[in-house]
Amino acid sequence: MLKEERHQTILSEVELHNRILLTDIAEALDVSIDTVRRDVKELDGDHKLRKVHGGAISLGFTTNSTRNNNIYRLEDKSTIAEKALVLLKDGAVIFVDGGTTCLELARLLPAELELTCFTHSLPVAMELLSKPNVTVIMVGGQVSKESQTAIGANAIHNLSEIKVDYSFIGTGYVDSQYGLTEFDWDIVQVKKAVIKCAKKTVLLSISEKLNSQHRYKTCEINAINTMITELDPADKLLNPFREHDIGLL
Amino acid sequence: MLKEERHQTILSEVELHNRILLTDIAEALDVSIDTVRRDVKELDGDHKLRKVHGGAISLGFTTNSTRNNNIYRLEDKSTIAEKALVLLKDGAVIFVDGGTTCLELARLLPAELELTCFTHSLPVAMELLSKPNVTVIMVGGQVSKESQTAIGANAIHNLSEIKVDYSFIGTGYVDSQYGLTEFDWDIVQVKKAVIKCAKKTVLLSISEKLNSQHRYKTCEINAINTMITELDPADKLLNPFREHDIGLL
DNA sequence: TTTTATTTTGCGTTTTTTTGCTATTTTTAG
DNA sequence: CTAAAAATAGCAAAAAAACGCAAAATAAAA
Repeated sequence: MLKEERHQTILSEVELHNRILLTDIAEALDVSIDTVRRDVKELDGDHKLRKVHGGAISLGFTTNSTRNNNIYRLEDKSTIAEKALVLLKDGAVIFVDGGTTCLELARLLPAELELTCFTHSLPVAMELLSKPNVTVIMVGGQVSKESQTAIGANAIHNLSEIKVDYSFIGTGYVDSQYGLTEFDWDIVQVKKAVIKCAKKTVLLSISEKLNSQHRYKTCEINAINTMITELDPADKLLNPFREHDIGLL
Repeated sequence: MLKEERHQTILSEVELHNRILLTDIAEALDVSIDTVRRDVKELDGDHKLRKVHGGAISLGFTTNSTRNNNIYRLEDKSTIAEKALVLLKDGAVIFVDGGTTCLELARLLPAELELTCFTHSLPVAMELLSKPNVTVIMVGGQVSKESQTAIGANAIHNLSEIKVDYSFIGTGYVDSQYGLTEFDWDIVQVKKAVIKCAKKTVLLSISEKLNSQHRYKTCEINAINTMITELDPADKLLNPFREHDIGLL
């Protein structure tokens, strides 16, 4: 077994499971734990993964609260992103918000789809770069450490100068009465600008967030043209939203 | 057995199995291990496969990861980044260019250092987010897939509205006569803007790039205030640069 | 064809890399 | 605080690579 092969195996394991245990890898590859330790150390030195006590974790798998807390609903988020894809046609110009659900949308974009994508999210932009037929435009501004998105006056100003067919956005909280709300004031300001620059706004939200609210309001519920959850559109949980002028997917 | 025949056999074996062991090939072709070693070395030189300790692997085999970026001469690049750190003091406002050398600078920033960092590079921005005392400001624009940096008119315009203490930049090619040059026209335009927005410009470049040039010019060599390579500043290779008004580190 | 020059190949030696083992120190968790 | 797990460092055996050199094969020239 060549060293390069082990490296490749280790990397793909890390990418797949987001984390590995050195002991597991050593057993799977049938080499000593020392060898695996040295391999991982080398890969860490090359910034291919991050070595931690007892194992290694994927670089993309940061200890960021947003990502960590929501990883367990990734299935639902993929479902949502899949549904959103039907709205997209070749040549469309869209904005993709930050957050794991929107990131999932970016991931699931088919390679052949031709799009122009604006985003203020670093992870989304990185993901979109791997799509050969997508033109990626990063909206600049001060980057928030928690959300890994550009926010602030500069970002808002940049958004004011563009117009897109669709904005795909996430939200912290959504309620049929109170609309979309957030914990963070600055995030709200940016989301307002995002909605303003779109002909149509599509909300991607896991059902867990339905009927919850927080301090600062992004917009009323009828500012949203389409809401996509992992639920069946006929689900009774969505009933309160049916009264408003909003499409459900 | 002709040499060309062996080369073909080796290549098809590599393509088929994604990897080969030199010992296996030597036995299969009934030639000495040295011959195989030389064959593989030659094929590696022609970029037909990648030679590794004990064997060779297919070029396509390693391209499965987007993080498989240019980690070439990472040691030297770390050395350069370490040197650059001495220029940085708390409260400084800097711009960090794209490229692996500048990315290494971002990585090596001490956690306690308090900075305001502008960048147009997605990887650099991501890296800077992990620094608790660094304010990160992303310069927006269309994102180039190869360089993973924002370029184009929008990026240049955004750069025209800022002023930083230091710009840390990389370059494709640098020559004491011809100055800094690039292969890509759009990259040159952005780099010009980066230099313009800085009080002082610091060039980070591995010595390999010294005395090389390409099509499009970024700036004259004396537009650079400080040049940092992995070499000792007294190295004779740097002599041609000493004539200009440029600091060496 | 014979001779000469060049390239290729194999072999022995030396050097480097890789790997697993042991002993010791460090980290983690109860 | 203590015990288990993990990391580190040093070491030696084995594998592989690098190097020089001479024999063999091939090509070129007389």
